[in-house]
Amino acid sequence: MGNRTERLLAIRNIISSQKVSSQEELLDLLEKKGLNYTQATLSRDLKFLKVNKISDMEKGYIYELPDQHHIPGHELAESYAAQGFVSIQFANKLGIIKTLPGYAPSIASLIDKVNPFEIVGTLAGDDTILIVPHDNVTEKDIINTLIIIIPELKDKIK
Amino acid sequence: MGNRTERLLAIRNIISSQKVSSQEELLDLLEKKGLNYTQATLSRDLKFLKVNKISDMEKGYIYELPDQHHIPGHELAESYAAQGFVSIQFANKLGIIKTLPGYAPSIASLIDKVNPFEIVGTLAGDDTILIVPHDNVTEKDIINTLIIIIPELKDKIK
DNA sequence: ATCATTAATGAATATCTATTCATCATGGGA
DNA sequence: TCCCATGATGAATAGATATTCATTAATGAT
Repeated sequence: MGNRTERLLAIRNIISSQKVSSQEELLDLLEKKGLNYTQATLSRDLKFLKVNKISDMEKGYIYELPDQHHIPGHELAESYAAQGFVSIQFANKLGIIKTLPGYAPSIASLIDKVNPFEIVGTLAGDDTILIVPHDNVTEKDIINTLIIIIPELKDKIK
Repeated sequence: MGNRTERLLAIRNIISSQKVSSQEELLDLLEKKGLNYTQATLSRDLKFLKVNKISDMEKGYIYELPDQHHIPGHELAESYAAQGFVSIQFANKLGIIKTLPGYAPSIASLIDKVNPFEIVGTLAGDDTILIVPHDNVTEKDIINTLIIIIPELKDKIK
């Protein structure tokens, strides 16, 4: 099946861009994207994606991607990584990040630690990182994911 | 009256020290402390305390206090604060933190940002912080709370 | 003191989420 | 090719959580 992947990506996409507070609500949003599933499937997906439900002033509780938080030292690693980042380009479905000399391994390991669903794996040299995206993931998806992991990149990319 | 506070503190205490994955489970744990309430009350308490439910490898989902995470720059502020901390002592139900000169305001503001239920408010001079605990909060509770906010203090206190 | 207002709570219930059970499709072995 | 194991899914249901409604206790105003 290739549709499951599409659905999981859509879920991550929706949750990272808006406040969703129930599976029913998310179900509707998916439907608007032409993805029709049941609540049972969604429940499994959210567990698979390790989506958290956090307190929100406005909506009571909302879903949140697991990425950023809960990783000790992430913030410091983040600014370090942002500093070393030079550029990203794509070829043959692969992403290539160029970094300052020596920065590649630490940036790659940061990505690996977060382990976002959109990225199957990374391979780091000294100043180059190869990003292997999940099937059906677009360049835009990868860039969004990187920005979720390292917000400071927002300015440096695009 | 007065018991609600005790219950809220107990909840925070339990959740910060062990993995709890349902209100029923938490209800039992409270009962063991002599606190008998219903699930409805607990649901309200958890919302009030802004307790999150996060993905956990072992137990599926568990409750988590809102403190540490979700506050931008918290980690960096944390190590800075730990560095400036000198000591804490108590008198007349109040806590007095001594800091290196100039550190008091930033440490106090860190506490204020987290806004833990155990602490009603803080008052910072240059090298001294006054901690005003919530009614019925023990010295031990305050210390635990501070350690939750600034884990590095674990070694410096006690 | 009397009355109105508000907060805390439980019981019952509604809403939301996870799981069970059954089905179907797929991809290896033998 | 023929099973058998595995994974994805929906329908139904079990389980968990939030809310509604009613009650009581506390607080304040007149």
